[in-house]
Amino acid sequence: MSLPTSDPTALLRGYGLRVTAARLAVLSAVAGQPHAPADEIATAAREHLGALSTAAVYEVLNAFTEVGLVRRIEPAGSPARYETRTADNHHHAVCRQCGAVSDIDCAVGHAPCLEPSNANGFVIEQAEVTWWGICATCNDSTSS
Amino acid sequence: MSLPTSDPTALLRGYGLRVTAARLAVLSAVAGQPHAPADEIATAAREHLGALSTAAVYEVLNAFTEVGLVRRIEPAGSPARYETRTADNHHHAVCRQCGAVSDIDCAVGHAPCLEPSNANGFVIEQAEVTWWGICATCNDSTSS
DNA sequence: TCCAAGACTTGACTCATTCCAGACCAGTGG
DNA sequence: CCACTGGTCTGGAATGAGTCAAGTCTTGGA
Repeated sequence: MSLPTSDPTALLRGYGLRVTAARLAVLSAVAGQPHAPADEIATAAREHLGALSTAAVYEVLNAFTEVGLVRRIEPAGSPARYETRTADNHHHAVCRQCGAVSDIDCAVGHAPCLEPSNANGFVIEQAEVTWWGICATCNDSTSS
Repeated sequence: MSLPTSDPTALLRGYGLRVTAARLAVLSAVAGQPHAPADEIATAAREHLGALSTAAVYEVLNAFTEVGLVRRIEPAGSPARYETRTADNHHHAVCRQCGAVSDIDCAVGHAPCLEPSNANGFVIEQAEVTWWGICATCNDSTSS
């Protein structure tokens, strides 16, 4: 884990962020359920905290994303999701049926074939791969 | 080109779709400006047609997407965009600044490294690659 | 302990997209 | 050529995700 949950306060400070109850709650919510959308994170954080406005959740998540504490993924057709695994360049598989997201390790380190042949003048900074398919759970309940 | 614009009527019929003025207008709008978001397509279609409701544009685009006549792409942070190039599995580069989308041909035919090493039980159907960067235009105006 | 910067609340708002009911029209059968 | 049927379009309202602004509260350095 890249997230030392043992001391989230120090973690926030390390990123130059103020330590508030809201931020700690959101941080542990994101760490606790990776790939959760903002409203689920808000719900989880409220369980720790009692009350927390939706706007604050977005504010906190944006702050975290900006400094690189969490990563934001936005699969087509579903709201933005967040995860704390930011250190490596892994990718995601998304279930067409239930929208579940699963981490997929990059099979080939530096991703050789992710350099486009003709970039049309683009200065490429990052390649993002999304696999679409059916997750194990949905596949079980559908088949047979 | 996979789209014989010479006879769009026959094209629609071939896909089992009814031929209406709205559909012809939307089809030519999408073909005319690839990667345009729905509202630009609506504007372009209205120029041909005089009037066309937004709901109808979405209805038509969904119908087209369903039969595979157009492809829908949804880069994070921007509304859905549509293109008529559906035959090959090309990918897209998205400009972080202006949101422009550019086609990128798949460098390696069958995309060998796009098969995940551990699929976590997922049955993968399709890999989608998005490159994030700065387009030539934005790069020109920013640099120096 | 005090204070300023930054964080949170509330509530309204935007934007893309969908849903609904009813009017309308393309294409089929007579 | 005409009438019918079901798919298509209109207009308007609704939804869901996310943003914004103004005011209040809290954190952390002095």
